[in-house]
Amino acid sequence: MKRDLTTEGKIKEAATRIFITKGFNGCTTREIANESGTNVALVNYYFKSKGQLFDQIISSVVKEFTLSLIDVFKSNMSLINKMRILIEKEFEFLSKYPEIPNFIINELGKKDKSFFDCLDIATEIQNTKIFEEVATAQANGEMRRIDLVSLMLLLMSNCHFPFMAKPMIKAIHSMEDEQYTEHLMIHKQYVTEMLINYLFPNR
Amino acid sequence: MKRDLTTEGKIKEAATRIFITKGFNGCTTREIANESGTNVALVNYYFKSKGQLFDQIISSVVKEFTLSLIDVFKSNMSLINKMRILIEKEFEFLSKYPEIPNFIINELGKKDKSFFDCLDIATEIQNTKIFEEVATAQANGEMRRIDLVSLMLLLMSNCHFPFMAKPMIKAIHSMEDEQYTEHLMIHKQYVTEMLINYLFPNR
DNA sequence: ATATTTTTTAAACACTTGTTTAATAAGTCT
DNA sequence: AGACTTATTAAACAAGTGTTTAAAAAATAT
Repeated sequence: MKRDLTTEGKIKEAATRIFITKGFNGCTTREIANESGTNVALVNYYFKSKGQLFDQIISSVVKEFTLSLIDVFKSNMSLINKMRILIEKEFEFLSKYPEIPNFIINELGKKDKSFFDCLDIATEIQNTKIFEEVATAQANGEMRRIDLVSLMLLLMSNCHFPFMAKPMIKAIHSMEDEQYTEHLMIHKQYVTEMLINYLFPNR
Repeated sequence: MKRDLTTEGKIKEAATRIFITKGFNGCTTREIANESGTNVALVNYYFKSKGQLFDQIISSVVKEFTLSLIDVFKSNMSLINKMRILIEKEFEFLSKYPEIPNFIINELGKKDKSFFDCLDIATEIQNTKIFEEVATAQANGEMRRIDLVSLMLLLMSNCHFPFMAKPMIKAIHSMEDEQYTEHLMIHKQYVTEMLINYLFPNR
Protein backbone atom coordinates (compact mmCIF):
# COMPACT_ATOMS: atom_id res chain seq x y z
CA MET A 1 0.00 0.00 0.00
CA LYS A 2 1.37 3.38 -0.98
CA ARG A 3 0.55 5.79 1.82
CA ASP A 4 2.36 8.85 0.56
CA LEU A 5 -0.17 9.78 -2.08
CA THR A 6 -2.04 13.01 -2.60
CA THR A 7 -5.71 12.99 -1.65
CA GLU A 8 -6.72 12.90 -5.30
CA GLY A 9 -4.35 9.97 -5.82
CA LYS A 10 -5.67 8.05 -2.84
CA ILE A 11 -9.21 8.39 -4.13
CA LYS A 12 -8.27 7.29 -7.62
CA GLU A 13 -6.30 4.32 -6.33
CA ALA A 14 -9.15 3.08 -4.16
CA ALA A 15 -11.73 3.77 -6.83
CA THR A 16 -9.76 1.84 -9.44
CA ARG A 17 -9.50 -1.17 -7.19
CA ILE A 18 -13.17 -1.08 -6.23
CA PHE A 19 -14.56 -0.28 -9.69
CA ILE A 20 -12.58 -3.10 -11.29
CA THR A 21 -13.79 -5.71 -8.82
CA LYS A 22 -17.37 -4.54 -8.36
CA GLY A 23 -18.24 -2.45 -11.39
CA PHE A 24 -19.91 0.94 -11.51
CA ASN A 25 -23.22 -0.11 -10.02
CA GLY A 26 -21.65 -2.54 -7.59
CA CYS A 27 -20.20 0.08 -5.29
CA THR A 28 -21.05 3.44 -3.78
CA THR A 29 -19.41 6.82 -3.48
CA ARG A 30 -19.22 6.29 0.27
CA GLU A 31 -17.38 2.99 -0.17
CA ILE A 32 -14.79 4.72 -2.32
CA ALA A 33 -14.52 7.52 0.22
CA ASN A 34 -14.04 5.15 3.17
CA GLU A 35 -11.63 2.89 1.34
CA SER A 36 -9.47 5.86 0.38
CA GLY A 37 -9.61 7.33 3.89
CA THR A 38 -11.44 10.44 2.75
CA ASN A 39 -15.12 11.42 2.57
CA VAL A 40 -17.84 11.72 -0.03
CA ALA A 41 -17.48 15.45 -0.42
CA LEU A 42 -13.83 15.10 -1.33
CA VAL A 43 -14.59 12.54 -4.01
CA ASN A 44 -16.90 14.99 -5.73
CA TYR A 45 -14.57 17.89 -5.00
CA TYR A 46 -11.81 16.29 -7.08
CA PHE A 47 -13.86 14.37 -9.65
CA LYS A 48 -17.18 16.27 -9.85
CA SER A 49 -19.26 13.05 -9.89
CA LYS A 50 -19.08 9.29 -9.55
CA GLY A 51 -19.64 8.99 -13.29
CA GLN A 52 -16.74 11.25 -14.25
CA LEU A 53 -14.44 9.48 -11.81
CA PHE A 54 -15.45 6.19 -13.41
CA ASP A 55 -14.88 7.39 -16.97
CA GLN A 56 -11.44 8.68 -16.03
CA ILE A 57 -10.53 5.33 -14.48
CA ILE A 58 -11.91 3.15 -17.24
CA SER A 59 -9.89 5.17 -19.75
CA SER A 60 -6.68 4.65 -17.78
CA VAL A 61 -7.29 0.93 -17.43
CA VAL A 62 -8.05 0.38 -21.10
CA LYS A 63 -5.05 2.46 -22.12
CA GLU A 64 -2.70 0.51 -19.85
CA PHE A 65 -4.16 -2.74 -21.07
CA THR A 66 -3.75 -1.99 -24.77
CA LEU A 67 -0.21 -0.71 -24.20
CA SER A 68 0.93 -4.24 -23.42
CA LEU A 69 -0.50 -5.37 -26.74
CA ILE A 70 1.06 -2.57 -28.72
CA ASP A 71 4.48 -3.34 -27.28
CA VAL A 72 4.27 -6.83 -28.74
CA PHE A 73 2.94 -5.62 -32.08
CA LYS A 74 5.83 -3.20 -32.49
CA SER A 75 8.49 -5.74 -31.57
CA ASN A 76 10.88 -7.30 -34.02
CA MET A 77 9.77 -10.94 -34.15
CA SER A 78 8.12 -13.19 -36.66
CA LEU A 79 4.35 -13.13 -36.66
CA ILE A 80 4.13 -16.59 -35.15
CA ASN A 81 6.37 -15.59 -32.29
CA LYS A 82 4.44 -12.38 -31.77
CA MET A 83 1.38 -14.54 -31.36
CA ARG A 84 3.12 -16.73 -28.81
CA ILE A 85 4.38 -13.76 -26.81
CA LEU A 86 1.02 -12.08 -27.08
CA ILE A 87 -0.68 -15.02 -25.40
CA GLU A 88 2.12 -15.20 -22.85
CA LYS A 89 1.79 -11.51 -22.01
CA GLU A 90 -1.96 -11.68 -21.88
CA PHE A 91 -1.90 -14.44 -19.31
CA GLU A 92 0.80 -12.59 -17.39
CA PHE A 93 -1.14 -9.34 -17.37
CA LEU A 94 -4.41 -11.01 -16.49
CA SER A 95 -2.82 -13.00 -13.69
CA LYS A 96 -1.92 -9.67 -12.17
CA TYR A 97 -5.32 -8.08 -12.82
CA PRO A 98 -7.76 -11.00 -13.06
CA GLU A 99 -10.86 -8.85 -12.78
CA ILE A 100 -10.08 -6.75 -15.83
CA PRO A 101 -11.69 -8.98 -18.48
CA ASN A 102 -14.98 -8.89 -16.65
CA PHE A 103 -14.61 -5.19 -16.09
CA ILE A 104 -13.92 -4.53 -19.76
CA ILE A 105 -16.77 -6.70 -21.00
CA ASN A 106 -19.35 -5.40 -18.55
CA GLU A 107 -18.51 -1.73 -18.40
CA LEU A 108 -17.14 -1.11 -21.88
CA GLY A 109 -20.22 -2.79 -23.27
CA LYS A 110 -22.34 0.00 -21.80
CA LYS A 111 -20.37 2.72 -23.52
CA ASP A 112 -21.11 3.75 -27.08
CA LYS A 113 -18.80 4.24 -30.01
CA SER A 114 -17.93 7.83 -29.17
CA PHE A 115 -16.27 6.67 -25.99
CA PHE A 116 -13.94 4.37 -27.92
CA ASP A 117 -13.15 7.11 -30.39
CA CYS A 118 -12.05 9.34 -27.52
CA LEU A 119 -9.64 6.69 -26.28
CA ASP A 120 -8.04 6.72 -29.72
CA ILE A 121 -6.42 3.31 -29.43
CA ALA A 122 -7.48 2.21 -32.91
CA THR A 123 -5.02 4.49 -34.64
CA GLU A 124 -2.26 3.56 -32.22
CA ILE A 125 -2.69 -0.08 -33.16
CA GLN A 126 -2.90 0.86 -36.84
CA ASN A 127 0.50 2.52 -36.50
CA THR A 128 2.11 -0.74 -35.45
CA LYS A 129 1.45 -2.11 -38.95
CA ILE A 130 0.29 -5.37 -37.39
CA PHE A 131 -2.65 -5.58 -39.76
CA GLU A 132 -0.42 -5.33 -42.80
CA GLU A 133 1.84 -7.98 -41.33
CA VAL A 134 -1.12 -10.32 -40.93
CA ALA A 135 -2.28 -9.60 -44.46
CA THR A 136 1.05 -10.45 -46.04
CA ALA A 137 1.42 -13.60 -43.92
CA GLN A 138 -1.99 -14.69 -45.14
CA ALA A 139 -1.04 -13.92 -48.72
CA ASN A 140 2.13 -16.00 -48.25
CA GLY A 141 0.11 -18.94 -47.12
CA GLU A 142 2.07 -18.76 -43.89
CA MET A 143 -1.04 -17.92 -41.91
CA ARG A 144 -4.62 -19.12 -42.20
CA ARG A 145 -6.96 -16.74 -43.99
CA ILE A 146 -9.18 -15.47 -41.22
CA ASP A 147 -10.69 -12.03 -40.74
CA LEU A 148 -9.45 -9.68 -38.03
CA VAL A 149 -12.65 -9.80 -35.99
CA SER A 150 -12.49 -13.57 -35.66
CA LEU A 151 -8.75 -13.46 -35.03
CA MET A 152 -9.30 -11.02 -32.19
CA LEU A 153 -12.20 -13.08 -30.90
CA LEU A 154 -10.18 -16.31 -30.88
CA LEU A 155 -7.37 -14.67 -28.96
CA MET A 156 -9.55 -12.87 -26.45
CA SER A 157 -11.91 -15.80 -25.97
CA ASN A 158 -9.12 -18.15 -25.00
CA CYS A 159 -7.11 -15.68 -22.93
CA HIS A 160 -9.80 -13.68 -21.18
CA PHE A 161 -12.57 -16.16 -20.55
CA PRO A 162 -10.56 -18.47 -18.26
CA PHE A 163 -10.07 -15.51 -15.91
CA MET A 164 -13.70 -14.45 -16.12
CA ALA A 165 -14.94 -17.94 -15.36
CA LYS A 166 -12.69 -18.40 -12.34
CA PRO A 167 -15.36 -17.94 -9.64
CA MET A 168 -17.75 -20.26 -11.45
CA ILE A 169 -15.19 -23.01 -12.12
CA LYS A 170 -13.89 -22.75 -8.57
CA ALA A 171 -17.38 -23.26 -7.20
CA ILE A 172 -18.28 -26.09 -9.59
CA HIS A 173 -15.06 -28.04 -9.11
CA SER A 174 -14.48 -27.09 -5.47
CA MET A 175 -11.08 -25.60 -6.21
CA GLU A 176 -9.02 -23.17 -4.18
CA ASP A 177 -7.58 -19.98 -5.58
CA GLU A 178 -4.05 -21.35 -5.71
CA GLN A 179 -5.16 -24.52 -7.45
CA TYR A 180 -7.00 -22.61 -10.15
CA THR A 181 -4.08 -20.25 -10.73
CA GLU A 182 -1.87 -23.29 -11.13
CA HIS A 183 -4.27 -24.79 -13.62
CA LEU A 184 -4.34 -21.58 -15.63
CA MET A 185 -0.67 -22.06 -16.46
CA ILE A 186 -1.40 -25.51 -17.86
CA HIS A 187 -4.35 -24.12 -19.77
CA LYS A 188 -2.14 -21.43 -21.25
CA GLN A 189 -0.04 -24.15 -22.90
CA TYR A 190 -3.12 -25.78 -24.39
CA VAL A 191 -4.37 -22.46 -25.70
CA THR A 192 -1.03 -21.53 -27.20
CA GLU A 193 -0.62 -24.86 -28.92
CA MET A 194 -4.18 -24.90 -30.21
CA LEU A 195 -4.13 -21.36 -31.57
CA ILE A 196 -0.69 -21.62 -33.16
CA ASN A 197 -1.59 -24.94 -34.78
CA TYR A 198 -4.79 -23.51 -36.14
CA LEU A 199 -3.55 -20.13 -37.28
CA PHE A 200 -0.26 -21.40 -38.76
CA PRO A 201 -1.13 -24.81 -40.21
CA ASN A 202 2.18 -25.14 -42.09
CA ARG A 203 4.43 -24.24 -39.18
CA MET B 1 -45.90 -11.73 -25.70
CA LYS B 2 -48.07 -14.10 -23.75
CA ARG B 3 -50.81 -12.08 -22.10
CA ASP B 4 -52.81 -14.91 -20.58
CA LEU B 5 -50.44 -15.60 -17.72
CA THR B 6 -51.15 -15.71 -14.02
CA THR B 7 -49.89 -12.77 -12.00
CA GLU B 8 -47.07 -14.83 -10.58
CA GLY B 9 -46.15 -15.91 -14.10
CA LYS B 10 -46.17 -12.38 -15.45
CA ILE B 11 -43.81 -11.25 -12.73
CA LYS B 12 -41.45 -14.16 -13.29
CA GLU B 13 -41.43 -13.63 -17.04
CA ALA B 14 -40.60 -9.95 -16.76
CA ALA B 15 -38.08 -10.54 -13.99
CA THR B 16 -36.28 -13.19 -16.02
CA ARG B 17 -35.97 -10.88 -18.98
CA ILE B 18 -34.78 -7.95 -16.89
CA PHE B 19 -32.44 -9.88 -14.61
CA ILE B 20 -30.71 -11.57 -17.55
CA THR B 21 -30.04 -8.31 -19.36
CA LYS B 22 -29.25 -6.06 -16.39
CA GLY B 23 -28.23 -8.34 -13.53
CA PHE B 24 -29.39 -8.29 -9.95
CA ASN B 25 -28.01 -4.87 -9.06
CA GLY B 26 -28.82 -3.38 -12.45
CA CYS B 27 -32.56 -3.23 -11.93
CA THR B 28 -35.14 -2.46 -9.25
CA THR B 29 -38.18 -4.14 -7.81
CA ARG B 30 -40.27 -1.31 -9.22
CA GLU B 31 -38.91 -1.90 -12.74
CA ILE B 32 -39.91 -5.54 -12.51
CA ALA B 33 -43.33 -4.53 -11.19
CA ASN B 34 -43.94 -2.01 -13.98
CA GLU B 35 -42.65 -4.27 -16.72
CA SER B 36 -44.94 -7.07 -15.57
CA GLY B 37 -47.92 -4.76 -15.23
CA THR B 38 -48.21 -5.28 -11.49
CA ASN B 39 -46.85 -3.42 -8.46
CA VAL B 40 -44.07 -3.78 -5.93
CA ALA B 41 -46.26 -5.25 -3.23
CA LEU B 42 -47.32 -8.08 -5.53
CA VAL B 43 -43.73 -8.95 -6.33
CA ASN B 44 -43.00 -9.47 -2.65
CA TYR B 45 -46.36 -11.10 -2.07
CA TYR B 46 -45.49 -13.92 -4.49
CA PHE B 47 -41.71 -14.08 -4.04
CA LYS B 48 -41.09 -12.71 -0.53
CA SER B 49 -38.10 -10.63 -1.64
CA LYS B 50 -36.09 -9.50 -4.66
CA GLY B 51 -33.32 -11.87 -3.64
CA GLN B 52 -35.53 -14.94 -3.48
CA LEU B 53 -37.12 -14.06 -6.82
CA PHE B 54 -33.64 -13.78 -8.28
CA ASP B 55 -32.45 -17.11 -6.87
CA GLN B 56 -35.52 -18.84 -8.25
CA ILE B 57 -34.91 -17.39 -11.69
CA ILE B 58 -31.18 -18.04 -11.82
CA SER B 59 -31.89 -21.67 -10.92
CA SER B 60 -34.40 -22.03 -13.75
CA VAL B 61 -32.06 -20.46 -16.28
CA VAL B 62 -29.08 -22.60 -15.32
CA LYS B 63 -31.23 -25.72 -15.34
CA GLU B 64 -32.61 -24.97 -18.80
CA PHE B 65 -29.16 -24.16 -20.07
CA THR B 66 -27.57 -27.38 -18.84
CA LEU B 67 -30.46 -29.44 -20.16
CA SER B 68 -29.38 -28.65 -23.71
CA LEU B 69 -25.94 -30.00 -22.88
CA ILE B 70 -27.22 -33.16 -21.24
CA ASP B 71 -29.35 -33.95 -24.26
CA VAL B 72 -26.23 -34.05 -26.40
CA PHE B 73 -24.25 -36.05 -23.86
CA LYS B 74 -26.92 -38.73 -23.71
CA SER B 75 -27.29 -39.02 -27.46
CA ASN B 76 -26.04 -41.92 -29.51
CA MET B 77 -23.20 -40.42 -31.53
CA SER B 78 -19.44 -40.75 -31.58
CA LEU B 79 -17.57 -38.45 -29.24
CA ILE B 80 -16.29 -36.32 -32.08
CA ASN B 81 -19.78 -35.79 -33.39
CA LYS B 82 -21.08 -35.03 -29.93
CA MET B 83 -18.48 -32.29 -29.78
CA ARG B 84 -19.58 -30.90 -33.12
CA ILE B 85 -23.24 -30.92 -32.14
CA LEU B 86 -22.40 -29.48 -28.75
CA ILE B 87 -20.79 -26.43 -30.34
CA GLU B 88 -23.64 -26.18 -32.82
CA LYS B 89 -26.25 -26.28 -30.04
CA GLU B 90 -24.33 -23.86 -27.89
CA PHE B 91 -24.26 -21.25 -30.66
CA GLU B 92 -27.90 -21.93 -31.38
CA PHE B 93 -28.93 -21.56 -27.75
CA LEU B 94 -26.80 -18.46 -27.22
CA SER B 95 -28.12 -16.84 -30.38
CA LYS B 96 -31.53 -17.09 -28.79
CA TYR B 97 -30.39 -15.89 -25.35
CA PRO B 98 -27.23 -13.86 -26.00
CA GLU B 99 -27.15 -12.29 -22.56
CA ILE B 100 -26.96 -15.58 -20.71
CA PRO B 101 -23.17 -16.04 -20.75
CA ASN B 102 -22.68 -12.66 -19.13
CA PHE B 103 -25.47 -13.40 -16.71
CA ILE B 104 -23.98 -16.74 -15.72
CA ILE B 105 -20.46 -15.41 -15.30
CA ASN B 106 -21.47 -12.32 -13.36
CA GLU B 107 -24.21 -13.64 -11.13
CA LEU B 108 -23.13 -17.25 -10.67
CA GLY B 109 -19.71 -15.97 -9.69
CA LYS B 110 -21.24 -14.28 -6.66
CA LYS B 111 -22.84 -17.48 -5.40
CA ASP B 112 -20.91 -19.97 -3.32
CA LYS B 113 -20.57 -23.72 -3.63
CA SER B 114 -23.72 -24.51 -1.65
CA PHE B 115 -25.79 -22.84 -4.33
CA PHE B 116 -24.37 -25.11 -7.02
CA ASP B 117 -24.92 -28.14 -4.83
CA CYS B 118 -28.60 -27.25 -4.54
CA LEU B 119 -28.96 -27.12 -8.32
CA ASP B 120 -27.68 -30.69 -8.43
CA ILE B 121 -26.58 -30.60 -12.05
CA ALA B 122 -23.25 -32.28 -11.38
CA THR B 123 -24.82 -35.67 -10.73
CA GLU B 124 -27.13 -35.29 -13.72
CA ILE B 125 -24.12 -34.82 -15.97
CA GLN B 126 -22.33 -37.68 -14.23
CA ASN B 127 -25.26 -39.92 -15.13
CA THR B 128 -24.74 -39.31 -18.84
CA LYS B 129 -21.42 -41.20 -18.60
CA ILE B 130 -19.82 -38.49 -20.73
CA PHE B 131 -16.75 -38.41 -18.51
CA GLU B 132 -16.16 -42.13 -18.93
CA GLU B 133 -16.59 -41.73 -22.65
CA VAL B 134 -13.92 -39.04 -22.71
CA ALA B 135 -11.60 -41.16 -20.58
CA THR B 136 -11.79 -44.18 -22.88
CA ALA B 137 -11.38 -42.02 -25.99
CA GLN B 138 -8.25 -40.57 -24.43
CA ALA B 139 -7.00 -44.04 -23.56
CA ASN B 140 -7.62 -45.10 -27.15
CA GLY B 141 -5.49 -42.27 -28.43
CA GLU B 142 -8.58 -41.10 -30.28
CA MET B 143 -8.74 -37.92 -28.23
CA ARG B 144 -6.02 -35.65 -26.89
CA ARG B 145 -5.19 -36.16 -23.22
CA ILE B 146 -6.54 -33.06 -21.59
CA ASP B 147 -8.20 -32.61 -18.20
CA LEU B 148 -11.92 -31.92 -17.85
CA VAL B 149 -11.47 -28.41 -16.49
CA SER B 150 -9.46 -27.31 -19.51
CA LEU B 151 -11.78 -29.13 -21.86
CA MET B 152 -14.73 -27.28 -20.37
CA LEU B 153 -12.81 -24.01 -20.47
CA LEU B 154 -11.87 -24.43 -24.14
CA LEU B 155 -15.46 -25.11 -25.11
CA MET B 156 -16.98 -22.34 -23.02
CA SER B 157 -14.30 -19.80 -23.92
CA ASN B 158 -14.87 -20.20 -27.62
CA CYS B 159 -18.66 -20.49 -27.52
CA HIS B 160 -19.60 -18.02 -24.79
CA PHE B 161 -17.07 -15.25 -25.12
CA PRO B 162 -18.09 -14.18 -28.65
CA PHE B 163 -21.55 -13.44 -27.30
CA MET B 164 -20.25 -11.66 -24.24
CA ALA B 165 -17.97 -9.45 -26.29
CA LYS B 166 -20.67 -8.45 -28.74
CA PRO B 167 -21.25 -4.90 -27.44
CA MET B 168 -17.53 -4.22 -27.27
CA ILE B 169 -16.75 -5.60 -30.73
CA LYS B 170 -19.71 -3.78 -32.20
CA ALA B 171 -18.46 -0.50 -30.79
CA ILE B 172 -14.84 -1.04 -31.78
CA HIS B 173 -15.58 -2.15 -35.34
CA SER B 174 -18.68 0.00 -35.86
CA MET B 175 -20.84 -3.00 -36.64
CA GLU B 176 -24.59 -3.34 -36.56
CA ASP B 177 -26.41 -6.07 -34.70
CA GLU B 178 -27.26 -8.00 -37.86
CA GLN B 179 -23.72 -7.82 -39.16
CA TYR B 180 -22.31 -9.21 -35.92
CA THR B 181 -24.85 -12.03 -35.80
CA GLU B 182 -23.88 -12.91 -39.33
CA HIS B 183 -20.23 -12.94 -38.37
CA LEU B 184 -20.93 -15.21 -35.43
CA MET B 185 -21.97 -17.96 -37.84
CA ILE B 186 -18.65 -17.70 -39.64
CA HIS B 187 -16.85 -17.69 -36.33
CA LYS B 188 -18.68 -20.82 -35.29
CA GLN B 189 -17.08 -22.66 -38.21
CA TYR B 190 -13.61 -21.50 -37.19
CA VAL B 191 -14.22 -22.54 -33.59
CA THR B 192 -15.53 -25.95 -34.58
CA GLU B 193 -12.66 -26.66 -36.91
CA MET B 194 -10.06 -25.45 -34.44
CA LEU B 195 -11.41 -27.37 -31.48
CA ILE B 196 -12.01 -30.61 -33.38
CA ASN B 197 -8.55 -30.45 -34.94
CA TYR B 198 -6.97 -29.88 -31.58
CA LEU B 199 -8.95 -32.35 -29.51
CA PHE B 200 -8.95 -35.13 -32.12
CA PRO B 201 -5.53 -34.84 -33.80
CA ASN B 202 -5.86 -38.19 -35.59
CA ARG B 203 -9.32 -37.57 -37.00
C1' DA C 1 -76.34 -14.73 1.09
C1' DT C 2 -72.81 -14.73 4.52
C1' DA C 3 -68.33 -15.79 6.06
C1' DT C 4 -63.56 -16.67 4.97
C1' DT C 5 -59.63 -16.80 2.36
C1' DT C 6 -56.89 -15.10 -1.41
C1' DT C 7 -55.45 -11.43 -4.33
C1' DT C 8 -54.63 -6.58 -5.35
C1' DT C 9 -53.88 -1.84 -4.29
C1' DA C 10 -51.96 2.66 -2.67
C1' DA C 11 -49.39 4.51 0.78
C1' DA C 12 -45.91 4.55 3.99
C1' DC C 13 -41.63 2.92 6.18
C1' DA C 14 -36.74 2.98 7.11
C1' DC C 15 -32.64 3.14 4.71
C1' DT C 16 -29.21 4.06 1.02
C1' DT C 17 -28.04 6.55 -2.96
C1' DG C 18 -25.33 10.61 -5.42
C1' DT C 19 -24.73 15.25 -4.72
C1' DT C 20 -24.51 19.83 -2.48
C1' DT C 21 -24.10 23.17 1.12
C1' DA C 22 -21.93 26.03 4.35
C1' DA C 23 -18.57 26.29 7.69
C1' DT C 24 -13.80 25.36 9.15
C1' DA C 25 -8.85 24.36 8.44
C1' DA C 26 -4.65 24.65 5.86
C1' DG C 27 -1.84 26.63 2.58
C1' DT C 28 -0.07 30.54 -0.30
C1' DC C 29 1.15 34.99 -1.39
C1' DT C 30 2.37 40.01 -0.89
C1' DA D 1 1.08 40.23 9.55
C1' DG D 2 -3.32 39.83 6.88
C1' DA D 3 -5.89 38.74 2.41
C1' DC D 4 -7.09 35.08 -0.58
C1' DT D 5 -7.17 30.74 -2.47
C1' DT D 6 -7.32 25.77 -1.79
C1' DA D 7 -8.45 21.68 0.89
C1' DT D 8 -11.28 19.29 4.22
C1' DT D 9 -15.13 18.37 7.09
C1' DA D 10 -19.84 17.24 8.91
C1' DA D 11 -24.38 17.80 7.85
C1' DA D 12 -28.13 18.06 4.94
C1' DC D 13 -30.70 17.38 0.59
C1' DA D 14 -33.84 15.17 -2.67
C1' DA D 15 -34.51 11.06 -5.00
C1' DG D 16 -34.54 6.12 -5.16
C1' DT D 17 -34.08 1.62 -2.78
C1' DG D 18 -36.31 -2.93 -0.83
C1' DT D 19 -39.90 -3.99 2.08
C1' DT D 20 -44.17 -3.68 4.88
C1' DT D 21 -48.66 -2.16 6.21
C1' DA D 22 -53.48 -1.90 6.24
C1' DA D 23 -57.43 -1.56 3.69
C1' DA D 24 -60.20 -2.78 -0.43
C1' DA D 25 -61.51 -6.09 -4.04
C1' DA D 26 -62.16 -10.60 -5.81
C1' DA D 27 -62.60 -15.31 -5.36
C1' DT D 28 -63.96 -19.26 -2.76
C1' DA D 29 -66.32 -21.86 0.60
C1' DT D 30 -70.17 -22.71 3.85
